[in-house]
Amino acid sequence: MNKKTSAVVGFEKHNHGACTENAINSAEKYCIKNNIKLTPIRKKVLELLLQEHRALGAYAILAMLREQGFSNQPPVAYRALDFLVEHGFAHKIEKLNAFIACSLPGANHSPAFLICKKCNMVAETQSAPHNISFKETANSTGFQIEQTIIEAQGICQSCIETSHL
Amino acid sequence: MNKKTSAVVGFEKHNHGACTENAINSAEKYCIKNNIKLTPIRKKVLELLLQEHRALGAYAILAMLREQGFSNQPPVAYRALDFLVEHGFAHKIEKLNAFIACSLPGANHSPAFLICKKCNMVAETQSAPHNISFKETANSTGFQIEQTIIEAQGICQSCIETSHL
DNA sequence: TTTCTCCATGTTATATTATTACATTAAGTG
DNA sequence: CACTTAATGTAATAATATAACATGGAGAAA
Repeated sequence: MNKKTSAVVGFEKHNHGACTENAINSAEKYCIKNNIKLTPIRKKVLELLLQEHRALGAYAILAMLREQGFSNQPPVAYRALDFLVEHGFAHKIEKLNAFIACSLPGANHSPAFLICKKCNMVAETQSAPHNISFKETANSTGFQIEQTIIEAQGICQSCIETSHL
Repeated sequence: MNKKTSAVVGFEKHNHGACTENAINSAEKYCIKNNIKLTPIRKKVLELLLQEHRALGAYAILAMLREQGFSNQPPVAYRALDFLVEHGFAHKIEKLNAFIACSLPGANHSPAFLICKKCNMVAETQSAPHNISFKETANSTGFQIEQTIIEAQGICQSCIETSHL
């Protein structure tokens, strides 16, 4: 699908239709295999995240759910998002208080994100390699890391180019 | 002051009084040198953060300011915090939506934090070494990083030990 | 000194994000 | 079928953050 195989996913152009379908299919398989339930609400939220292909706030999702006839009380969105995040189908971008579909599903990952301040695009990358030294530092103090959040803010290539016009 | 020189600051015991005084003094010097103003509100917020020596929400700070006779409208706290963060005297912990005094002031740093889920203590460490590979990955896609947030959640040594009792 | 300008602060209102609590429904199990 | 558990519906509210505009005060320029 992508023109090149990159360690970073998010700024290239995709065939979103196929992309989304694919991701939903594998999520469904994963859920069956692991005996967890991708209920209609959860599936719809995942679809929305995949289709939008950007970080969405819970209330933006809620509004979309409403359009599709779902209940639109906040817990509806937050519960679905909690589920998706818990099982690795989506990630929360802490800096934005927003959520994005996982771009590297299945990967045994500790993701890192690149957030463009101009266009708000979020790209997901693998953080594993550099994490090691951080974990070592932490472990040397007896701290047991369970999860690491890595988010970089800056300007994406496309916005840099645009600003040069 | 500390028994050992560590790359991680935050979980050891300190002489907070001296610690705070010291930090305030150097912040004052820094501000004079750089022609920025550590006004009474800003100074008080920095003192509070240093004294508490943990991450505080803006509204917790606001309540403390009120006790000290300052106005207690949200912007009062947020403005002071913005100032302190902008100039490196404090950091925002995104995961907690809370703020903490910088433990390694002056350091030309890109900090990383260890957040204990049990006791909520936050330790600050230097992230520079491992950041390099992340920056390289980002740069290879043309993304220009301006700031990187690194926050690890887990259990600190003291809480691990306590849980074994 | 007076005026001007800039920055900081005061204040009101409101926006945005997130959770608690409890009722109801649905699905799977013995 | 009765029971248990997980998921959803719903109302209320908590927690975090910002917008907008008024006021004040310190230092520079006239």
